[in-house]
Amino acid sequence: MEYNFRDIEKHWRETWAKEGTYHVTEDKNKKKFYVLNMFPYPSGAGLHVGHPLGYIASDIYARYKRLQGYNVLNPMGYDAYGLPAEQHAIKTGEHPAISTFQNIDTYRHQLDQIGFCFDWDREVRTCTPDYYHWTQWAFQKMFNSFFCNKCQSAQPIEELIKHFDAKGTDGIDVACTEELSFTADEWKAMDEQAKSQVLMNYRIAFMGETMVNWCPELGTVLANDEVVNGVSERGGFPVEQKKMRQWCLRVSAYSQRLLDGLETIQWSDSIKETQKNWIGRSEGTEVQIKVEDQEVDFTIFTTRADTMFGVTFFVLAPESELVERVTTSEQKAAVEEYIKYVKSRTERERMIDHTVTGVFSGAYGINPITGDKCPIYISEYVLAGYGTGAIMAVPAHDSRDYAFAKHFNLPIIPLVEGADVSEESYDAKEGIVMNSPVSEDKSVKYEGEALNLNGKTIKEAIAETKRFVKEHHLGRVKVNFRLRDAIFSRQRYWGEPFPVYYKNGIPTMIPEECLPIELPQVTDFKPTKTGEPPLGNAQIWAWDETNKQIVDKALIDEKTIFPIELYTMPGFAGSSAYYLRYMDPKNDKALLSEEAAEYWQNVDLYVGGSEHATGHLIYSRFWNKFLFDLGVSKKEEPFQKLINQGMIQGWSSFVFRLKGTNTYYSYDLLEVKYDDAAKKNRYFFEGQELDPIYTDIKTVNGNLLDIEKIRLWLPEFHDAEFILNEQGQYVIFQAIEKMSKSKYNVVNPDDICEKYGADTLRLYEMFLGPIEQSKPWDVAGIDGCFRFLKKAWNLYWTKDDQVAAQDVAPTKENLKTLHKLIKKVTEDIEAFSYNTSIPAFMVAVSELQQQKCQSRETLEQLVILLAPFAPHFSEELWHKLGHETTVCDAPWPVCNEEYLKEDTVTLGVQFNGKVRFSFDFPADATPAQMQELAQSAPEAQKYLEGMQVVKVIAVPKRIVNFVVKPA
RNA sequence: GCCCGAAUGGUGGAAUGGUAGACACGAGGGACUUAAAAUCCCUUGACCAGUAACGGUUGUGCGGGUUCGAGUCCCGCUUCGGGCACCA
Repeated sequence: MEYNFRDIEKHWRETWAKEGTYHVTEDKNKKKFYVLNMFPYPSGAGLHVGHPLGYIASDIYARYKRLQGYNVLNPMGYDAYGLPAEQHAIKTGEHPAISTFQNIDTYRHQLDQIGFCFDWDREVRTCTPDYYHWTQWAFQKMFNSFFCNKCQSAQPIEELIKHFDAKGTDGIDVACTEELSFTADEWKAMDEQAKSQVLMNYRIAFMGETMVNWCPELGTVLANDEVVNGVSERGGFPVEQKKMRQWCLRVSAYSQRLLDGLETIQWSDSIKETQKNWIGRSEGTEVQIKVEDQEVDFTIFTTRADTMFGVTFFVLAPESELVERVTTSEQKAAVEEYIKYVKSRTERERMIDHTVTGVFSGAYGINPITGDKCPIYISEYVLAGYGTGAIMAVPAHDSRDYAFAKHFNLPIIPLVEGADVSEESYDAKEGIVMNSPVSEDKSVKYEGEALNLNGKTIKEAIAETKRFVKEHHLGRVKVNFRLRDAIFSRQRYWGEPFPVYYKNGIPTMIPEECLPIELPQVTDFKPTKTGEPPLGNAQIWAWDETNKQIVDKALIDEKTIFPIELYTMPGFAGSSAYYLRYMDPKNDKALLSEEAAEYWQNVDLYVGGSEHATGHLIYSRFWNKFLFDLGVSKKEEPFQKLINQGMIQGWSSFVFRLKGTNTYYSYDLLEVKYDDAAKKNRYFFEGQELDPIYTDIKTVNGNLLDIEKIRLWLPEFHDAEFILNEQGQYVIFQAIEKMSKSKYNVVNPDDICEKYGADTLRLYEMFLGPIEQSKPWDVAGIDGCFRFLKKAWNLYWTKDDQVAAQDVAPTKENLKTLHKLIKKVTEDIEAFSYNTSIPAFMVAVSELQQQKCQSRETLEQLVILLAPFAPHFSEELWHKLGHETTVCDAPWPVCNEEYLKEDTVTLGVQFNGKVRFSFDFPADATPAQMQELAQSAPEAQKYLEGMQVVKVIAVPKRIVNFVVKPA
């Protein structure tokens, strides 16, 4: 019987949907297993062959776990808020919801073709009110919480207010934007506005005046992970620094927990390393510096406390508020001019251009260790956002300070024995300290004690200085993190609205019972003429406090009716806790029920791209930890195991158009020159330059252009002239790039499903190579997988189309083949090494074919083993073998090692490490027996003749090696 | 600059320190067929020898080392990919 995949797949697709085969409920009699894919953003280009790579891998695992008897949750949904939909709306005037839902329909249709075991009853979409209800709810909880450093967890803000009422800031140790100090009386004397301002300093979701990445082109702020090399991740537009009032999340408060948690989860080392870098913990010392002749002091942060004796100047960040206070009147003009210059530079310019710039403030700081006065400079190489925004400069042992000192001709004092600092600084943390102090009178005494580090190693010196600074109250030991708070507002339309209104300028939460606050309708998706965000276009967008409803903003009276927030939340808001919502997606009373949370706990296996390492995967962990503190989430870490599937790249194809014409030249006729300045190739024909133009992958055959197809593809090619090479062909140029609609290199899975079927697609995507590896899409090998399925199919049918399986006992060979396969496939699935289990199937099938296997038992077990990989195929055969229920609930076969035992094994017999002949040994032979048998074998004699055996190494089931030398 | 990871035939890729190249694609040859598709069989790292049959040498980016034995472990490079980057 023919393997008719079209009918089979259509039939089972419909049957599974009808019978709810993949619907899952909280079954307390079964152990749970939660498999999750990073949900996709539904883009206009539809699903391409890269998307299913991870979905198939996780689907195989989910099916495997179900076959093992687990209750498997494997949901899918859509990250539906995003910039492309908004830009589409601006361009066409069509509401982003329309295009988004259309795209979702396309995705759903495409996903359905591939036979995933998703429970679609649990689908979530981040842009629907029943979903973002809980995004808004979580935001309000963060607003009403602060982070206690001592207990390392979020606490209700009321607790903090109580403390302020009783003791002011005395004795608090909480995460904050800046250290404040006030008494209980001072607190009580504050008006509402002042109190609100103070509390913002402590809330986990807070409104902060911060430096933000402002992208003028997009008209919005961006989070740090959305800025790559100084330009926006989406669109590649320039980004500048700007001070703005923005909603922020105090992610930094969780730095230590985010770091510690990495030890408890099974993620790849590279992702963990990336997150560690991003969190950037550094242990150091803060030291108070007095400014000479002024009532000002400031704090510097250093990880090299041992170098205090080598300080020759101090540097402040240009954005630091100290600059204004410290600058002397003589230097005022120069400093102002410098600040102006710094402000004129974009983030990108600052990143690329590291030339030394700076200005003297006119003031001097006193080094508390040496008593020396050192000039205070202002320079952009010191960042306002890290540490205290002020540093002590030790040019001898820091390359940046060194460059600055050379430029401004400042002294350099070497502090490490043998370090040559005449040409460059010595930055290594190894060596013996000297010149610390240079002479006894160069070390200030505190309570009779002077610091002396001479002769110590750098490590000892750091520890000693820390002790000295702490003991004599010159500063404190401090842990700093690079991780910054997340900017949480965007000046966009297509995002979650904030459930916040402004009561006399004070941000106030809309009552919890009134959530969700739905995104208002607008007709114009651009910012308003007055520069407000797009929500400024919404007319019905004011909060009526008395009637608890949204009303026309014409009614705003600032007494009972107030304006609502115009910002919306960023993309990561909706994607940070979606895995919790899948556990109980229809609950309208809570994010999820206590029972659902208790049952499903957290995600056991998470599959998605590694590009989310510093974005989603940090925010999600932060968000989950916060919900864990509230008791909503039951596990500290959301994703226990993480697999990062590689990207499937596309082959982009180019034709070459002579500038200013509609004439295209074959690639092999051109001269290619590399342009160093532009860092790209340029193409010439007889001195005239040509532009590379993308052409659709469908207009291309191998490396040749199908001129008929390209003419039909786009009007601009309709009357184009194509200059062919001598063979009469048009050769194109191909490059491997990320699949993208604009590059016309997207390969759609639908075409593959149509030609070969979903099961072949599934096998092939897994067969392509290790799941974590990126690779270009290439259909060349897909026939092999298709042939394999056909071969396997034929095992089940006799020549006259009867089911081949009979109730006969499996032969010894059948059992051996089968159990070898069970062992291999089980181990491979556990290790996500699917690309090696598919060859194992191929071998097993051809072995069973040779054995003319007719044993029903053996054939049934093979069907079960194949079920995770080729579900339609297996389901069909399972029913043809006479079963009524789905193959998904069959028991996963267990390997019986007994059947794998061999009577004899063939081993290589080596002399001096070279294999000379093969020999059958009893499989259970000891090394001594192996040696004896090998030595007495007739073939061995010619190698042993006249030789003396020095040593014999016999490795059971591996090898016997004789080390010989002439006797 | 710092931190990871990788490098194996024409191609994708297999190999707990133990006969390198599984499996697949492609290529070549053959069978079946009026023909095509489909299917099946043989060969396929390179070089040499041989061809009735059996062989030899060499070979996992480069240079060393450990070991009876290294694609695998160690040291030093090269190239490519990824992450972080005036983070004090």
